[in-house]
Amino acid sequence: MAATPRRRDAAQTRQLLLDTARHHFARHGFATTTVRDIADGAGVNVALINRYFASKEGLFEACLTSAVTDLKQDADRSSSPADIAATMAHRIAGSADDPRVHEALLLLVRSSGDERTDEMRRSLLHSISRRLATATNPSVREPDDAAVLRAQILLGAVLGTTMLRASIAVPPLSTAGEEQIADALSDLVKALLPAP
Amino acid sequence: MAATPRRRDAAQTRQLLLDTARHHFARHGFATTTVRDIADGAGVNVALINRYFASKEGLFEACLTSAVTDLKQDADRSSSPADIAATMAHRIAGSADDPRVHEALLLLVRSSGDERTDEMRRSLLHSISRRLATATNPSVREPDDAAVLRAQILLGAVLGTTMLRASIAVPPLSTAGEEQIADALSDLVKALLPAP
DNA sequence: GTGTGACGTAAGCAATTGTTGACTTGAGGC
DNA sequence: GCCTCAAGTCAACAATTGCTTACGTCACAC
Repeated sequence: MAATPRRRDAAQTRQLLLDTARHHFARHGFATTTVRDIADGAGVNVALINRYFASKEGLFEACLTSAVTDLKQDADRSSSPADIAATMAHRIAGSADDPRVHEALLLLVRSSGDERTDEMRRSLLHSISRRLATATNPSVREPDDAAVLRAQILLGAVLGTTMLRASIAVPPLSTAGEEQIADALSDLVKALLPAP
Repeated sequence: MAATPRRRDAAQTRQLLLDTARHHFARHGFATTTVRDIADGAGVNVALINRYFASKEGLFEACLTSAVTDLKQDADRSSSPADIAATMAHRIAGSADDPRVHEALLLLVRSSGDERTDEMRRSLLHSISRRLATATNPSVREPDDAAVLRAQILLGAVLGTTMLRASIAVPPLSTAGEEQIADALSDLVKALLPAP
């Protein structure tokens, strides 16, 4: 993960900690992962976590912030039902090269107990669900609660499927390819979002 | 929660611990909840947890076992797509009187890190998804992977929706009624399960 | 009444946790 | 060459964790 030798580069070390932390938090949750796990994983002393991120919660918040900005780009791109399904399937299963793609989703279901990060999560999910509810009908300005609710169930399907696949690892979902998942998601999007 | 005064009844104390533990585990996860939280919530000394359940993990396993047997009854009942959707909606939202109904679902996404409980979870989800895949076509003996995969995505939708509603609490999903959720789930079931 | 055994409590142990302060090391400016 | 300051390490703190051991205490049989 650390291609360059990294001798004394604060920015690079900070980023290394961020990547390692996101990996651990996404995989095992906030309470289960210890700061020593993260530091050891990054090959760095524990004290640097508090130096760069003030606290374990600060590090988690930094991870979540990065995941949120990452996920927001998805919401901006998607337009047609097919695009939406493909984007979601890639988030869930397209992690062959870059684990960050689906770790961002897992971070959304890992809570640190802090109210601030919980609010970040809630705000992002609310914003994405509103955008999803109007994605197939851009002329609609204000989606009604029923449409937003259906979009949120769609989001829940994406998050739940990610957990089943990556965290609990139940086959055949855990070994399925991106295309098979996109196939099912396509039907799901058509069923839950208003027809264009 | 403890209607009777409960003086010195081992079985009742054990059950009280079980109920309190399920509540805490479902709400905050395994690592976050401490044995003292559970004992205090039950109004009982901490040592009783180790006496009755050997360890914190033993208590968690007992909770999960109870949830698994509870959820298996759902799988036996459901038959038509409408029934399936209604049963799922009740699991997600029908917790006005009995919190155990949706706490059972939350327990399924809370891991203790123990391989045995993880396997229980995986086995239950696998079994339910196979049953779901053939629910609308009972004549089919062995469902193919594609059908099981779609049923698992349906399960993921139920689990993810539960988290969004009960754990992250994003409106309007968190305040929606059982009927509205059943309405959306009905479309979802039709889209993911093979037509009869 | 009185013993007896199960039910429950209190106190504390050993390990792990996040965090902090003092210390060491190294790269670059003069 | 040395001085300086940021980058990184080390050791230890206080708090919390799960768990155990020794000790009360209530109900029931006799």
